[in-house]
Amino acid sequence: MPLNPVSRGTLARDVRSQLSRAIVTGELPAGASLSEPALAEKLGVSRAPIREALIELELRGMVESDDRGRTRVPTLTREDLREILEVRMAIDPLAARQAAGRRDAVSMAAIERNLAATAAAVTLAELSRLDTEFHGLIVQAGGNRRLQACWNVLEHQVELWITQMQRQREEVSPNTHEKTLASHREIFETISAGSVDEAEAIARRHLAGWNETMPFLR
Amino acid sequence: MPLNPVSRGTLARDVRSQLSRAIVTGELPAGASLSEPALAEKLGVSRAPIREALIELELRGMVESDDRGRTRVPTLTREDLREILEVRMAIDPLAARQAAGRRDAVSMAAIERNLAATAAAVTLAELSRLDTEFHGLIVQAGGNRRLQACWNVLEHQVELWITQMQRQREEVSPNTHEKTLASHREIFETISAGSVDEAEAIARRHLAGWNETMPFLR
DNA sequence: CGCTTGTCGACTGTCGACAGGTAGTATAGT
DNA sequence: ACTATACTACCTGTCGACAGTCGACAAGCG
Repeated sequence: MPLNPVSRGTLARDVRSQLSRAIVTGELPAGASLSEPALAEKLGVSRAPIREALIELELRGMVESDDRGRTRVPTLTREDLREILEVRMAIDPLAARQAAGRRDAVSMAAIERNLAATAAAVTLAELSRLDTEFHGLIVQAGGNRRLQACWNVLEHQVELWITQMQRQREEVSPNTHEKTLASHREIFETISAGSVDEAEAIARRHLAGWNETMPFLR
Repeated sequence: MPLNPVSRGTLARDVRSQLSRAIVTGELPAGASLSEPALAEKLGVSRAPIREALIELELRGMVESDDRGRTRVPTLTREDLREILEVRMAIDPLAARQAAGRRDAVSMAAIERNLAATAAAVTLAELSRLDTEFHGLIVQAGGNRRLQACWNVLEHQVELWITQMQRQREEVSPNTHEKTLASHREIFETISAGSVDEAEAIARRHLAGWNETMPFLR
């Protein structure tokens, strides 16, 4: 029996992931105000863990708080998406390069599992979650903890943006499923081949493609 | 009488900046353990604001906490520095490019003040603080809030690393003063000229130069 | 009728307290 | 002397409580 170390679960961690999920799914819609007492009662805990969770979520851009400390779910604009993609344009290719330089087995296996799940995904929410996860796994495979920290800041913002767009009935380009999956597969192949330069270039091209499917980004 | 709006200061913010300073100055040396009750008493506040400050400092890499929640000042290795520089190699050039594309007046003025202060700096601590500030100002001048968030994660880590190296009596290359200042001036000139491509390239070259003065980075 | 003032409810920032658990030490048994 | 056990001191995670402040709304005054 392997006897894995037991995870030290804290309420704060739990609250954070629950809130995080509720935000990206749109259960807590854009502009919703998050009062600590209300959340505390809904989740059956005291305000302390709620507070800790909100601090982390704010640093990750999933909530914002005004000058009086009132916290709300941010409303992402096109300008916000442009900002995010601009930064990812710097981060993602670097991550791909680093990942190609290591090719550690367990990371690669995790990415393969993600690809399989993506192939089987149907809803847009699922797909965008798996897309986020894919790129996160590549960052992780790169093994640079600082890059990982930067990634954590952006991680869920594209997901959040997609959810909010969907709410506004704005059309999110169709048939992206196959394109995304093919693109991800290509990135994966290149990384596992260990071609650092190529991996970097392809990751960059992948994001640029994303840019084109969003015509309003100028 | 002007009657400026009064600053809304919280204890947590104050604690954070004090701890941050104490860490980069080495007053809290590498490996020092930060117990919440002890800090609370030393700073004359309760544990709540201490806790909030520690969470933010952890996300910014200025403290680390083990699996039992015990917080300490991290000991940065050469590997850590390599990681940091690798990421900055992606962030700094982008920031310079964005800054050159905007050239907003107040940001540029702030950078000029920084250059003046750098010219007048004498101690290594001062210099490294101003260096960090310089690059932070450029990120700010770029106006991309996500990039800013990523920068915040790395901001003080180079400073911290320099402090720790100094403690170990390892020689930090001399006569960097003039080189750094000249390099910064060049970056500033290019940005205020609005040459986006050139600004990006020069910022990249600047960091690469840093890399060379640290021979042990491979 | 418009403006000021006072009141009510709610929320944040902060505090002190408690429970559970860990590390390191003292202690007992061999 | 050495191991195993009990103990002590401490620290984290969590809780409930309180004070200060803000926004909304009602009442008072011109």
